[in-house]
Amino acid sequence: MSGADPSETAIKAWTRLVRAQVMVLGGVEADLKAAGFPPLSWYDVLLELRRAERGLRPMELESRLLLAQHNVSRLIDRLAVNRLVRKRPSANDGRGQIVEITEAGRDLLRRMWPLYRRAIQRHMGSKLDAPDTDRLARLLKKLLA
Amino acid sequence: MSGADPSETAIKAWTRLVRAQVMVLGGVEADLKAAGFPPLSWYDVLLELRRAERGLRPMELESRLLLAQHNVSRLIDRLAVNRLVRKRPSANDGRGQIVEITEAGRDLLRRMWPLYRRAIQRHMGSKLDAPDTDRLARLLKKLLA
DNA sequence: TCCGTATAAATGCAACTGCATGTATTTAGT
DNA sequence: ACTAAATACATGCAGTTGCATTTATACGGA
Repeated sequence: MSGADPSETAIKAWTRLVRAQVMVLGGVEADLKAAGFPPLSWYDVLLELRRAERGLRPMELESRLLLAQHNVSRLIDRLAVNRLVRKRPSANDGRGQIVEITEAGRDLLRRMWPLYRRAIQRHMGSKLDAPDTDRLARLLKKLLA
Repeated sequence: MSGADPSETAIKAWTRLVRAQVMVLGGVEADLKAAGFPPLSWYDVLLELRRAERGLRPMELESRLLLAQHNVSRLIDRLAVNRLVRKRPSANDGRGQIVEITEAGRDLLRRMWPLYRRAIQRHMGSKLDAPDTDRLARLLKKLLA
């Protein structure tokens, strides 16, 4: 299947992917919000920053999170206002910033994860058995390759 | 797998689903936008309206498209401003509206579909062979059940 | 019939996103 | 070294979304 037109099956898969986005991603987001937590985008940024111990440049976050430049800029702003990250000028590039996670940011990650984990289980894990989950993960990997 | 915590595999599947949302859905949206077409949400509304020949109530669109009430209200407004749909009061419910697709709306659907189809193929169909596409469609169906 | 409650849809306001542009700094060509 | 082009990031503005509230109509019980 690599012709110019998608098969009927591909279209089915497409519509279900769209719906899964609304139901599963939307569901997890809603669970987090209902518990008073910030959106997943905050979590994603903080997680990347915790992984990269040395801090990250905004443009690195941009490519890792597949976000537009201006969105990264403002997302970082919001996180900085809430003292979850800290910005400092880059030593070797006067145009650049280095963004680091703060202790409050680490704490938020720690507090969010148990609920996030449960939300993933509720909206995804509980719908598929282990072999199916594995199959789905593999297929999505191919899709993203 | 129905315990309280998701398996590592479930988490893998989750992160890939998130990424697929950005890459695949984002990719298709971008293709349409690049061709000067309105967002997919417009297409979705028009498609539902064309299927339901008699027109639909906003609340019916709401449940079919899994959108929030206020978003449907404004989405319809925008479509109506562009003469793609028409609103008229419901005969048997004074609170209600009936939304119908116009000829211009049908025309937009016809003009968008070839490109939409190609975008689906590009971002999904071409990444998976026929059996894998079928498997993905089945797994997503389970996920949505 | 009248009244309280539920439902359908719209809307004011704040937050967020996209797009284009602006500002500062680095890099490359001469 | 000097200037043009590229890069990193920020920002003004318009469009979109979420949330709470409002308006209008329908319904159900006394």
